[in-house]
Amino acid sequence: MTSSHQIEIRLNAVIVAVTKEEPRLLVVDDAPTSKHALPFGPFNPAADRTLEQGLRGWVKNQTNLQLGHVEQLYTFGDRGRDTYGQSGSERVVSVGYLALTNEAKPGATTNAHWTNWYDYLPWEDWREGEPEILQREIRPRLSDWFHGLPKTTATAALRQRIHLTFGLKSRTWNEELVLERYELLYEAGLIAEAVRAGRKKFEDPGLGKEMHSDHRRIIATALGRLRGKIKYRPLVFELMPERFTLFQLQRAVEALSGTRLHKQNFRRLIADGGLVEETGSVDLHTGGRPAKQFCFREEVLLERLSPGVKLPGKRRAG
Amino acid sequence: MTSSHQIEIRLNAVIVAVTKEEPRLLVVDDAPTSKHALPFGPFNPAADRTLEQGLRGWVKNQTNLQLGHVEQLYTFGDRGRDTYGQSGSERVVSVGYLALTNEAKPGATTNAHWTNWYDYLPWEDWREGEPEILQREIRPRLSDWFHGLPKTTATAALRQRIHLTFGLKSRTWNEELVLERYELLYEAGLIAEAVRAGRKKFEDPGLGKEMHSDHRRIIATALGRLRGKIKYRPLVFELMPERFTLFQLQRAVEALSGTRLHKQNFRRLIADGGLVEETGSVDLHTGGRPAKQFCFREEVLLERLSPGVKLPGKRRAG
DNA sequence: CTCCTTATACTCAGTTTGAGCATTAATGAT
DNA sequence: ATCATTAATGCTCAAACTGAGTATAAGGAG
Repeated sequence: MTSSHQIEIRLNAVIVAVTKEEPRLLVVDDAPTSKHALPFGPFNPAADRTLEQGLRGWVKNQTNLQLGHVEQLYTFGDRGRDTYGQSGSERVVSVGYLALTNEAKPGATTNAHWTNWYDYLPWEDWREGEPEILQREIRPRLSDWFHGLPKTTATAALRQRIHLTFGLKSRTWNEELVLERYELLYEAGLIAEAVRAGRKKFEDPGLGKEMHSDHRRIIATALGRLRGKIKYRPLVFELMPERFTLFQLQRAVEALSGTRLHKQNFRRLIADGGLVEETGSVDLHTGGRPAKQFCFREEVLLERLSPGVKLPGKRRAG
Repeated sequence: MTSSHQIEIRLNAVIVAVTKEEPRLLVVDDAPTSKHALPFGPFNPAADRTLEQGLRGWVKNQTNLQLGHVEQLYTFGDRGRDTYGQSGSERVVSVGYLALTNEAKPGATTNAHWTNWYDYLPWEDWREGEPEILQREIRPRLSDWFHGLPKTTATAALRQRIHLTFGLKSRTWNEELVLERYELLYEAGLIAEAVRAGRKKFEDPGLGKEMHSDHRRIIATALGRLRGKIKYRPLVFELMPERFTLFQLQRAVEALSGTRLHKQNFRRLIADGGLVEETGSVDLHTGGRPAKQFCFREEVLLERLSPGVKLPGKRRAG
């Protein structure tokens, strides 16, 4: 019953920022595979009092980032998820974390750098309308896969699952279903990482940019969680500069949600919600009428139970 | 960098059922302390391909329960959370799971038995109006604690936190904040378990029924998650018998949410939502007009993105 | 048959949304 | 200076959704 095998616990961090209206992600280069990987550190039971402290510890050492909100995402322990450097009975269990920051300068000690989140999950960015890759690649290849499967009782359910998660029928894209979509593509063998699980034809480049191990699954988990959570927690503000215009805020939310929003309604929601307060200053570099600058209104945390940025009616296309 | 210390991973399960309009929880007796504990099993890296399979494995062996929905809750790794049988550098990390079932008969192999969820968190049950313990114990003791603290800049925030999570001011009880309330009571030393962390006066029985280790925190996590999730996932149905009346369904939702709902609106929400379909049969034992029996409409999973039971306007008192 | 009880149906006002039109205040070209 | 251009900001309105009732139906007990 006491199975204290050789288990190593790693703390993976999905460190997110939003810079220039783009959601950014801190990655490191995995030397042996030359793929991008999430930064991680070991959990050191002797030194770290809690898991989160362990995480904050190595992030502080390896980067000089000031982390804001940190939240545990999920613990990944599948066998085979880490195929490299795994010897004998050793098993790596990774605890994934989502961490927000607003400073886009990693420390000098690492080979970490910022990349665009949507490089890895290009089908998730609908800000310029439906991503081309969906029409050109995903739909047909998912369709091929689906029709190549033997017909079983689960076929109808799978069809609907495809339609729901990818919004094929109802025309309603649910931006929160990031993980569900990733998993579907993985099952269909359209994700390069799936080759290790034998689900993919060898040599197929797959969709989106490959990452080390199952790290793309972890960022899918993170994006899905973040997209859900900004609606009821004021997380966006951790990604914003001290003062910002409402439109800049909207752009940040759009960057995360991957959708375009109705400007006037967004403004109404934010203003009425008491999430921000005017600073008195204005931003003159708008190209039009100057925009008032706001800052996050801390007090809202004390007033409301779930002060988040509800997404007002999404707009169609660019 | 390779810190493969002695780490043991345990898989804890919060196994939930709803029986006779009460939310039930499967617990075992922890022999040395004679406290209730969550059942758990070891994660065996050699045998278990995934964490969830490990969990399902030992649950199947130890009980003969048929688990429905299983979801990972959180990974707990604080030092000191397991004060018993912890020798030297060994560290226990627990991955908590929520599992739903509808059969209330644990197997013969264990000392597991079902208890009422609210024994451990009595302040969470508002079905008969505001729980007495809130007025009689919690408010005054929280107040004493708060006023006994040194005044700092964080004082106002703490005050608001108390008011928000316990709905003291706004009269709005948010049933999802289970963990937040537990943590607040813990910090205030009103939870018996807190004695181990030195936050509590020795001999103080604390509020609610004590559990082993930090298991009460885990069930608080589970209840909070479940209360949130039933609103957008059809989880309640896993806790229901095959066929049920709308009122029985309402009672189950009320048992979980700990609130009373407006009957007519609940019915409207469920019916309009296409979550159920008539079976044609009726339940004659209602004490009044017979009630139509319904069953879960599986197809809704294929039609809607987040088919859950939104809670319609909560009713006041009994 | 009448009363009691619960199920089920329908109503209605207040609020929240989705969407678009209108107005304001800068900038740069003429 | 004047005007066209560009955003920011303000306002309106109908449709959808909610909270909270009132009304009716269909059993059982007496």
